[in-house]
This record gives sequence, C-alpha cells and structure tokens, in this order.
Amino acid sequence: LTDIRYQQKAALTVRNRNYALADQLLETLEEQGHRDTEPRRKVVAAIARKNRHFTAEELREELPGIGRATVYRSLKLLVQAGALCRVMLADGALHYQLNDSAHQGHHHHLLCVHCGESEDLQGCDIEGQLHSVAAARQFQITGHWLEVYGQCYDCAESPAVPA
Amino acid sequence: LTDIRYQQKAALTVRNRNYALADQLLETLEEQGHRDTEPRRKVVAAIARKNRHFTAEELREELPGIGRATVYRSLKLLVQAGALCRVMLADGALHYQLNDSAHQGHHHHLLCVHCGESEDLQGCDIEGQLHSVAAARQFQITGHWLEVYGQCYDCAESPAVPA
DNA sequence: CATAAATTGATACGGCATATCACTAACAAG
DNA sequence: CTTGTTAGTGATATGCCGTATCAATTTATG
Repeated sequence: LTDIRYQQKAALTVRNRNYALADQLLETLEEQGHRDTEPRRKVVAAIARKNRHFTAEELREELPGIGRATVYRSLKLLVQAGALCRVMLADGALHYQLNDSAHQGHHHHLLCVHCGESEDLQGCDIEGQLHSVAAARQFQITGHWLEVYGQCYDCAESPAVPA
Repeated sequence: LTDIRYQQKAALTVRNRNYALADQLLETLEEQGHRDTEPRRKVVAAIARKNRHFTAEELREELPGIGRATVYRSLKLLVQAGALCRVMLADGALHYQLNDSAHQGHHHHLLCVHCGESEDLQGCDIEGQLHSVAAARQFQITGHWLEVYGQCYDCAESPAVPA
C-alpha cells in the first residue's frame, strides 16, 4: 500500500515536471517571438515527456496528427533557442537532447551507449587545451564538436541488460 | 624560363607523388586481402590526386565510368584499412581525408573552414583529460568524436579570399 | 584454361530532412 | 468582437546520401 502511494506520488511528480517543462519550452519559443499554437504545444509536450535523447522521427511517430514539417521546424527552433541540443551518436544517428536549464550554453555529453543516458560534461577544460595547441600553430579555432561514448555506472554494473 | 622549369619539375613531383600514393593505397587494400581491380585502381588514383578532404559524391563525379556502389565500397575499405578517415564538417557534411602515413591511428584534425586544409592535431591530451573527468563519475569511456573548426594561418592572414 | 570466389554496377530502395504552397490559425488593432 | 496581417501548418514532392540486390563480369589460382 505504501508502495502504491509512493508510486502514485512519483507519477504525479513526473507529470507535474513534464507540464512545467512543456510550458517552459513554449515560453522560450514565445520569447523568441514565435506563436503559441496547438501543434507546437503537442510537440513540446512530447519532448517534455522524454527522459533521454530521441530522434526527430521517433518524436514524429508519437504525434500522428502533426505534420512532419512541423515537428522538424519545432526542433530547429528549440535548438536555436538553446533548449535542445543535437547529439551525434556513435553510429552517426542524429539525436536531440533536452538541455538541463543550468547548461544551456556550449557543453558536451557523456553518452551511454547502453541505456542512452546522457551526462553533461563539466569541469573539463577541452576548449583551453585546444586553444593552446592551436595557438602554437597560429590556427584560430572558431568552433568544435565533441561527443564522448561509453558506459554509465549503472550499465557497467549490470552489463547483461541491453538497451 | 627558370620559372617554367620549376613549374614543370613541381608538376612532375606532384605526379610522382600521386602515383606512389595510389600504389600505396592499392597495396594497402591487397594486404587486407582485396583484389587489384581496374575500377579500384581508378578510384585510388582519383583519391591520390586530392590535396584536401572530399565527399563521396565529389569523387564519384570525377569517375564517370565507375558505379556509385564501387566508389562507396572503396571508400569504406580504405577507411577500415586506416588509409582514409572520415571527417565531419561544421555543416554536418561527411568528408574523407587521406591519412598522413605517420598518423594512421586515432587522431583529430584542425579543419580550416576557408580553404579546407586539415592539420593533424597532435600533442593534445584530450583522451587523458576525458578519462580523468569520466573516472570521477565512474563513467567508462569507450570512444569519442572530435572535430575542431577554424582558420589556418594562411587564411587568417588573407581573410578576403573565400574558399 | 578452367574454376571458384570476389567484384562490379544498374537499379531499386531507404532514411532523413527540406522546399513548396494553398490553407488555417493566431493575435493585435480598431 | 470583427477583421486583417502574418506566422504557422501539413500534404506532397523533392533531394541528398548511402546501402541492398543480383545477374554479369573479372580476378586469382590450381
């Protein structure tokens, strides 16, 4: 019984978080001068439900009534707004990842190839190191792309469970 | 006159280098147990002529008689053999880059977005840094992908000349 | 030269994303 | 509330990039 109550409470918490997140995403778009439309609400709601990175097609399949173009447009707007970031998986597939509200700027991810979990990579002075190496060659760095693949702690502990 | 002789000599040097390189590529494939075929000779010859990274389609256009599949297959074999590496440009386009014979292993590139030049990135302990950060979180890194974009020295000096 | 196996290339297919464009909905001004 | 402008939508077509298929061909070898 306690367990059931706990589960209900947890489910409620998740639901609330998702609603809040969806609203926040929509708000972000409005701040950029974009309209609050019915299809967009559905798209951001679906994104808010995600707890791992996802593909555009994956998202589209969850939104049968919404046009393909709308889904792709929404993703692009959210990436531009900094709410989403694009991550390249080890197999070359492009996924989208909700940005932690604390890490909206440029950052990198540790991507678990088993469970799809993504940890933000902080405290890592890649930029500094790149700049110092490049400076020695008089190469001016304007940008970079970094993805790191591996196993998160949980998946390394129980390697028998695939994604 | 001296200038013409110099140009002829330079052209000859380039031609010789290209032939040698093409032979070397073919040899690499043979070492992997692949046959020496006429279409493959043409593909590696075209690759050997490249002095910057290139796309599969670019290569295909230079080889009208060769089937699309053959070009793509050859590229794949050369990547597997370590003679070519794949580089992702800033706009997401996948290019191929001849590997310096000294740097056949895992390495990264400084890619000039103007002239397409690519410098191998050495003396940069990205791997070590990533591992130490990941170790703190008990994340086991199995691989990574890094591309660095910017301007090479020459392009930074004469910024008016686009690619 | 004969044979087995690798290779080729025309074609079709597939995934993924964008372009087009007539229609619709949002929203601000009156 | 009505209306007009404009952004947004979505069905469809298109395009790029790469792979699967498979009969015909070429290579290497005994």
